[in-house]
Amino acid sequence: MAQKPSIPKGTRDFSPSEVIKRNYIFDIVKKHFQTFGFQPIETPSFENSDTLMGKYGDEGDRLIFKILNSGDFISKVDDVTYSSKNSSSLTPKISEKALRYDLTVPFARYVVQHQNEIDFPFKRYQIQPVWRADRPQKGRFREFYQCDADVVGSDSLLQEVELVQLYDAVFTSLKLEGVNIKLNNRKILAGIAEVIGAGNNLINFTVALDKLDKIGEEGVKKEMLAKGISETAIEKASPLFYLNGSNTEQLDKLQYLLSSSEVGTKGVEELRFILEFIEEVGLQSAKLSIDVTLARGLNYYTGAIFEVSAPEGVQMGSIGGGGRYDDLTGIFGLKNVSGVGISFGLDRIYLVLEELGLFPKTIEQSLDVLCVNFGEQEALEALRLTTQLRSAGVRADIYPSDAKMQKQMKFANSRNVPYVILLGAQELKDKTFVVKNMSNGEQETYNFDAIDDFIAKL
RNA sequence: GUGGUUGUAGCUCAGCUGGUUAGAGCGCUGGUUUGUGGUACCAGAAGUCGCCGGUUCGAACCCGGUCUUCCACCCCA
Repeated sequence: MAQKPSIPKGTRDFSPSEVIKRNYIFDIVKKHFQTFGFQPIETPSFENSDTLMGKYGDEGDRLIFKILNSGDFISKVDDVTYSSKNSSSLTPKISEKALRYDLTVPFARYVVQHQNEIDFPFKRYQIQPVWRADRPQKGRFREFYQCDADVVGSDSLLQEVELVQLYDAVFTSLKLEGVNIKLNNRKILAGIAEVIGAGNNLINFTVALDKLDKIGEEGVKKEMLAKGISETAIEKASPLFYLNGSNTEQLDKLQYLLSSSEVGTKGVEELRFILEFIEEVGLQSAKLSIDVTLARGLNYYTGAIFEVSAPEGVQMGSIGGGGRYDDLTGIFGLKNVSGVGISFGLDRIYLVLEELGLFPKTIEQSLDVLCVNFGEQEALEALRLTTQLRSAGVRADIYPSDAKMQKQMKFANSRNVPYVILLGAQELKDKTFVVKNMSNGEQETYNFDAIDDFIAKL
């Protein structure tokens, strides 16, 4: 054999059974997106570099896959730039396009570009792959799917409430019980920073706070100190580390803590609204909890922040996230359009469902009936049968050669076919066929003209 | 991007301080059983030991490089 071919780092092939299981998730997500009134759009796999660069921070820029220009691109670079060997000045000259990094920024671009055709508020969903030049790990790939649902053109908190319901609806349908929807608000984080006197260091403050569950209180304090947050400020923030109790209790404590901050108070009010509405309508299987340490996410979030973590006991990063961004389209020149959205991480949800054994057994049945092939004459009759079954919508197939019965049965078995039809010389003579139920081994004989009776039993 | 880790049959993995023809289980193929799979028994096929180079009389094993896997940072779905 020649040297084995391979695929790039962080990418995967999907086998039939994997594709079926992935589609199972896609279908459920899509179904709920639609029942919540979201409309589908798609955008190109690659965008102009200007559209993407600078939208995700320095770290993000590094992770964007750039596409080389076509043609003899290097000859068009001036000598100074070329010999400087400086990537950041050379890259824009040889690459004008880049692969989509997420679905939110292309969506913002879409909204701005099509603003005159869109009826606001616009609820759109989008299920497409994105690419990141990240170092792969478990549940972390260079090509993966995002399933996004966003609403633009409405600043009503009702949207946040509905998005929480949407998360709950999808995970309930997937039988993935006990997921934790964590909720925070950027305004609360800003309020805290303001109250403790670290308002000008908000990003460093929140990034450090986000690590609380990972590196503990001491670790967080150490990092804050290293990032230039004063000791007195950290001292003032200490109550955050001991924020516990029910959601309402936490809110009350926050309200007290943030009473001197206008923005902080606003954040508490917003959270309270969402929690109260959700309490009224109830959730089916998900948990909703306040988590002030939740700071994940891009710097464009301005209001609510969501993150969904897998049920306890499953080692997996977040399986979904989202939030409100008051000014997302602003970066493309359209002011005062507020948006809020959530995302489902298909690939990670897949890993979680697989680990917990939550994929339904039946989805791997890609065939309802297989006819055993006993030779030319018998096969002709079996083909007639198969044709009738197919036109009745039954997924039926006939084994292509009259291989040994054992082999054909084994094939049916490994394909998870629930029924096998036997139509040999004897049956041909009697104008009958035998149906074998592969799960219990029972066999039943039908006349040719009684095929509908068999179909009815499927 | 930083530090570490992994790669041996289709799959999961053994393989001693370097020493003849590199092993197991599962799977696969054939048979026991020419009209019965999922169980059992028997037999068989299948590996330039990730790739390139070096050290050595001799390398799956030691050294360097490279790709890949996973892990911790970073960041994130």
